[in-house]
Amino acid sequence: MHLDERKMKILQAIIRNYLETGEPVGSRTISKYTDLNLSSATIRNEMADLEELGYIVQPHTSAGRIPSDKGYRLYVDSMMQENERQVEELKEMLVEKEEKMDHLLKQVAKVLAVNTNYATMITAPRYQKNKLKFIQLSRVDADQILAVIVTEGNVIKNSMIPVSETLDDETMLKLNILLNTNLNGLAIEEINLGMITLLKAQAGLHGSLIGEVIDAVAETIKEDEDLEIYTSGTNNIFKYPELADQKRASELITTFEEKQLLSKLVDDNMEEGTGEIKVYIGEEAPIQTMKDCSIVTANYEFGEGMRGTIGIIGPKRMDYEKVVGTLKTIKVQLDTLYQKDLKEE
Amino acid sequence: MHLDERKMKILQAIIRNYLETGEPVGSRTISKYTDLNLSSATIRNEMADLEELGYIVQPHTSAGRIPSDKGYRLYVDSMMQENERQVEELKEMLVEKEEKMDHLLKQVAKVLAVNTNYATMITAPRYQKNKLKFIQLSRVDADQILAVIVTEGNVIKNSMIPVSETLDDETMLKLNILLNTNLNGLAIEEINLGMITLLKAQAGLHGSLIGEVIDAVAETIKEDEDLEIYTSGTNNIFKYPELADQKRASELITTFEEKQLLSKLVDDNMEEGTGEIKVYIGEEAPIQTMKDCSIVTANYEFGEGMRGTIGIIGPKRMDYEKVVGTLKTIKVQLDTLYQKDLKEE
DNA sequence: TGTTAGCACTCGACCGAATAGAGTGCTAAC
DNA sequence: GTTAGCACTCTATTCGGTCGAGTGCTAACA
Repeated sequence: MHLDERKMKILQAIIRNYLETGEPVGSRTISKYTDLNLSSATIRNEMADLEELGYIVQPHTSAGRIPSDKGYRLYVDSMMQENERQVEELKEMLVEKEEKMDHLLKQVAKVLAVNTNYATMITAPRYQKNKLKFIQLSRVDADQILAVIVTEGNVIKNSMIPVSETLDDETMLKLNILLNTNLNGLAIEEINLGMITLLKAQAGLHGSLIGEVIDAVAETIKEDEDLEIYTSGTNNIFKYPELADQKRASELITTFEEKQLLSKLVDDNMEEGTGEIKVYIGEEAPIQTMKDCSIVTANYEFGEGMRGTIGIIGPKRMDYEKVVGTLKTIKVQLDTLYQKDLKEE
Repeated sequence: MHLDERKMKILQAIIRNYLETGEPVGSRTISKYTDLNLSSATIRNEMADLEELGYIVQPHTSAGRIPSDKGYRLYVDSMMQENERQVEELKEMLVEKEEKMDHLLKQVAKVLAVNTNYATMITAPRYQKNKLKFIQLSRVDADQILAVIVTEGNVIKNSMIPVSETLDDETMLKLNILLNTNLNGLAIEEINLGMITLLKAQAGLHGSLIGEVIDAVAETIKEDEDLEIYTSGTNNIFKYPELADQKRASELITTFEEKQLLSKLVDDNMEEGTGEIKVYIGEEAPIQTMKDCSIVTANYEFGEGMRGTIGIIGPKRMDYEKVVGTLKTIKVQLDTLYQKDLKEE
């Protein structure tokens, strides 16, 4: 069933107004707010209809109306018109490119939080298909060697491996060549048991060491699985009375601190591919504690196969236009950052 | 001026009681609470004295008394008696030793938070005198090399260095030897301009590369200066009504999120050396937003010259005995962890 | 001289009634 | 189909009153 144009306009006006004020909005307000030139009585009739259709609700009998989840949903899906204004500022803020990944991510989270006045999160990019590019074993001490592993996306991992036997330079060189010639270019899943046995055999005496190295490699890469999530602006929730009461605030803060909980958001989003911006409204959210919030997420792609998620969490009366716009900008920004990286090097 | 024994006992009783309940405590309560067998009237007289001396205050005329900062201070300095009970649990929780530093630290913060019901923070150890142990340059691509730097405490740092010239294996080897023989065992401050010039000269054609590497080394080590701080249990502040009102909660949450602010705590503490446990009460805290809190900090030593700070932040009516005890345990635990590390390897 | 019982007093917390005001739904007129 | 008007509902706020915890002071007591 479709709403006629007038109902649409009224619903839109209600939502817009509520986004700003956070207060239930009454018929009189709308009567003046829109350019429809209708009296409050007429609006009241329409509002009764809209309520019956489930787009708005009344907190109590003699209060104005506020949008329901369904109302927000319609708004987000068909009535929003993004504006491209503050996009430029954002770009500038990001231009001071941070060289270290984690700094960059923290920076992004912060810029987003400051810019939108909502809580934000961003995950480090995950390596979907993670090919080995380079392995280097070095003897650091008599009894430990350092394994450095570089993957396709220029992500560097280290691991200290204790060894019982002392290895001479020549052996080290051999091992390095052995590992590099055999493993480079492989994704981690491709390193199977057969290959390992082969390597061990080739390494002769030092077969057990090879095992340890491979374990270290596997572990090192897997380590990313419990992924890093950076958050910022959690205190922003106090700016919205509907979230700021003790129970809710406490729950939300906890959710933000226990970052694992946020990973639901990520998983949910990952399946979708790089796709579009996604909006969860109220109960739609995959995280129970956020049922009074809206969440907007986007995936960004940082080089091939490395994908991360950005999320903005705020009250349901979130400024969807601004948030979606901002998120799109950041996404593009991050997507292109990697390209620039390549050029510079 | 010294308090007589009875006043001491009464003050102690007031504080103990207030720590538990968070409510102002009246004369009648104390009359029953202590084994002094005094009537409430007598207590009242003594309390009037204690108030005049500044150890307790009255929120309003007809309320009981609560300890002032000065009162807490006296309590912490001379009346506390730690108890050694729950120490064992804690040890067990930490025994599952995490191999990765950041995991370990997060874990510690969490264990502390869960155990005490206060907010906690812990900094990664800082390298006071940070000697180079090993440098390794590897060619990863045609146009970039990877520098791996290992310092005395087995802390590993990476840095990608873009290069214009393509270097052959032999040159790489030479450079590695050059760097290692000259720089190993030096603290970063010891690498001065003269030395750099010397190295550059010795490197001949590749002098500029040396410069870049040294820069990378410097940068890499300096990077730690903006130190990592891990926090946990921030939501615990909601358990204490006196901190949980919106204004305060928001401020505190912000402080915890903007971890730089917490670094004041660290700096303040570092000067002191490894010393004792330190307690800030109310206004004593170096962070304005925490003037309604108490903060207990300790330094731990993770191997020689690597020092970090642990802090527990809670309401002024914090269970000082427990906190100090717990903190001591953790501190010892961390101190010894490094020793164990050495043995195992 | 130190301790205690007793009492008047203070002040916040709590409760209920009264009031104001925002907003509705309905009806009747345009 | 639109609107003016009105009775009605419900919340938020305010105000006075009461309750009770706790105090300070005084006078009596050991």
